[in-house]
Amino acid sequence: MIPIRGFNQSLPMMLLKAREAAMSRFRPMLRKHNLTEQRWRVIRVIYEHNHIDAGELAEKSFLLSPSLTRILRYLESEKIVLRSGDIKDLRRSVFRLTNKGKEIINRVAPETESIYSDIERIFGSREFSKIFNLLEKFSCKVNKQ
Amino acid sequence: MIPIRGFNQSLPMMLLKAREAAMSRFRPMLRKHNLTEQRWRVIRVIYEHNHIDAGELAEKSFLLSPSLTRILRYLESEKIVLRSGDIKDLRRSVFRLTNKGKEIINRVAPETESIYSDIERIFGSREFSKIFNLLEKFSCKVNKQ
DNA sequence: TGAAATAACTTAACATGTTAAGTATACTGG
DNA sequence: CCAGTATACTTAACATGTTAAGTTATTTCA
Repeated sequence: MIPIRGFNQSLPMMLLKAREAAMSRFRPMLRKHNLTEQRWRVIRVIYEHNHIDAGELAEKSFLLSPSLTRILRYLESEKIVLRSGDIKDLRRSVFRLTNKGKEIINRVAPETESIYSDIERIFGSREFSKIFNLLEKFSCKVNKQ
Repeated sequence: MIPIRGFNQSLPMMLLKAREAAMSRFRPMLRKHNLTEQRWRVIRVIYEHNHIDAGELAEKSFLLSPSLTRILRYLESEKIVLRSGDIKDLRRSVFRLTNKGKEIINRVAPETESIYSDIERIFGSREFSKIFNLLEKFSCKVNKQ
């Protein structure tokens, strides 16, 4: 009978639980706007960059490119984002928000900020920044070289 | 132009990155054994409990029941787990590991422990337990009442 | 310059996440 | 005892995660 580290001793599981605790507060709100977490990430990143190609978009939104392809197809079909080709490099696509996309930002961003503040208040802002710094360090150190 | 919290200031994103940093070390090894992270979670939990019904299994392995249904269907088809009915309550199914399932535990558990130790060493065990405790607190406090 | 290597996606195939609805069994109050 | 409700899954439908392979455009370098 091999002894196995219980889940309550597993850091990946703790990270999953913590993330789920946070995200479960955002999802119902996003759903009302027909958004998933990932769609919202994509919209936010495009907004922050004004225009951005798919490669950088994948990196900034932490999505793998096959997922991003599908999400962008949806956002295009809903006329939330606009695709245009890069003239210098025909392999690249460049994306920007339509007016509809910008309106979504205006409606949703305040709500996400409000939920975010709730979480910070509930957990305590001192603890909040501690966990933040530790997570940053962890990602840096543990990422494969 | 609404200012939006950048991703580097978003705790859910930091949690995602940290988890990905850790999991990317496990996945290739699991893949060699034809296991996904979730299949391995299910096998571990059944092992720890000897026999367990689907409801408790979902809770302990942090999977939603539709996912668990599919994973159990696969594990049954591979004869890694065995399903039997609960005599007292015909709605319930009870699962246990087959010999093949137990052999997987014997082969895979040492490898996961080794990777886990690497991560703990790389990050530092002092920091490790700090982040652990903070994550625990975070999940408790932030989980919806 | 032109064949070979690279880069930037896209497609494919399978697995899981998420929500809603369905099915069969068990329980509960009148 | 039985109609109504709750429980324990399962199915369905759509979205994303993950790996591998495919397509088209660019670079590199002999």
